[in-house]
Amino acid sequence: MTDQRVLLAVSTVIFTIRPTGENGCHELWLPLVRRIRDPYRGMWALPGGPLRPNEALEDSALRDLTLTTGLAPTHLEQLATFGGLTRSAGAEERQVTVVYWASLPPQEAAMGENDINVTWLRATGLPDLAFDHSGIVTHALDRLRNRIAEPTVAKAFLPEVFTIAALREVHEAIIGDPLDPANFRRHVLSSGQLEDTGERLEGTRHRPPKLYRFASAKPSTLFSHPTSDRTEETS
Amino acid sequence: MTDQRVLLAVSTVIFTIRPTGENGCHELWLPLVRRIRDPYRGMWALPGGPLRPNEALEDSALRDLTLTTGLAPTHLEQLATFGGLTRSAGAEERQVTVVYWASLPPQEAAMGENDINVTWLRATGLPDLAFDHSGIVTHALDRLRNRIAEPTVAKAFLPEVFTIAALREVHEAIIGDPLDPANFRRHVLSSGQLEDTGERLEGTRHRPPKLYRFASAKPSTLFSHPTSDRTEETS
DNA sequence: GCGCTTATAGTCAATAAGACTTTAAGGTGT
DNA sequence: ACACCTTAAAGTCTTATTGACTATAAGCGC
Repeated sequence: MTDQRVLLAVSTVIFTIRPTGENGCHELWLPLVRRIRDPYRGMWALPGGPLRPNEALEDSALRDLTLTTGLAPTHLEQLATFGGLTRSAGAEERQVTVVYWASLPPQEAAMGENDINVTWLRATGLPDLAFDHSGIVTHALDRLRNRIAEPTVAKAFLPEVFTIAALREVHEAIIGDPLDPANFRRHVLSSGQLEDTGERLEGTRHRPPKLYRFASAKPSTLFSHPTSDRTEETS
Repeated sequence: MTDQRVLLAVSTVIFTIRPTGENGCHELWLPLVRRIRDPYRGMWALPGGPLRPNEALEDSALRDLTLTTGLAPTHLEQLATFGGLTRSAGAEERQVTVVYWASLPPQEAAMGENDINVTWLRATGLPDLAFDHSGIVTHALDRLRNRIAEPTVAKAFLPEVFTIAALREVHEAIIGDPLDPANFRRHVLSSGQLEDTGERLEGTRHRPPKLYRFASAKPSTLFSHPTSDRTEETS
């Protein structure tokens, strides 16, 4: 019962979607930062850093986002907390890390450019990352795929109004496989998640598609994951 | 950048299943401990306490289980981490809590008896709990319902071999609604999760049902949530 | 044996999912 | 203007899944 305090850090897996696949297919990308000190100096790692006093966990994750991408996320959600005792350099103090995952809308994320200390890579086929970050990214991808059925997830990667094709591209990027456009359309339209805006997207080189938005009413109560972290007290 | 260390606690939502419903239906129960000091003195709260130095997060949750129930869980999994800045008594230091959920097999949990400082209550219809623990229990129930499709979850509440009726009772307790026995049987048998032991459960007052166990091969890769906390390093 | 209970199997209709075809509605190029 | 490209959107057909229900099986207590 001496000192119960530990070093607490927050790291963030930041996803975005880019049309970088073979036939313009969309893929998941994420930014990584270079380690500038030991351990793992020079390797890529998830953006993150120590939790500041009087800083909510979510705010720390938002700070990661701002420092790394300069952008505000459209979705931010807690992933898990890692607190293993075994550290890379045995000499260091024990550290517990709360990991969040965030998403950015695709247009803005295209702006995030690489520099010496920040790189954007495809979420699949990453090189080995520092610490246990490779496993954390895998964990985040699993979570994304598990939850793609929830409107919240796809919503996080789309603008306010969008075409069904854009929604499909988000699903394809996350599950990593192409979907039949006609069947996908039938499925989402019958699910009641979408609301017709009455507008259409003009200026394409083909028939202009309708624009939709997500319906406000939440269709399923089974898939709520309240992770609000800022209002309640803890013990 | 003064002191980055925070008080870190671990709390555990411990579920078990008991045949306490109307026609012997099964229901979810969980143990709570009484607060013996302010804040929330006298109210019920989740078992938990400060993380010890050199103690893995999971081990701290296991300690909660031992102190509260004297039993070893059949399943233990991280739920979420709560780190809100607003605390009950404003004077106290900020505290971050990692919450786990655990499950006990039904037979043993029946032994866990109430005393002045520990009580077992139905998971639905709980009174107000200390801190934000009511919300945490709701969160844990949501998670349980979301993941009931995974063999791991039902497995956590069952002995090594079991009847399909017992498996159905676990599902009914978690989703809180009765299921058609014939349709449920067809569903789980066709899912390939179960393996016939060749044995039957004798001594009932009716036709003896077959005994099954869960097949070892994992049927779905979509529902893996690796939360192992003890092997990897963190940053 | 009879009557009780639950296990297990089977039926049937409604629904959903997957593969595929057809028609619509814009563009572009000559 | 017209053929021709592309994708949107709607429809067809077949097969799998689901839910409600019925029928038979196999134990027990009497």
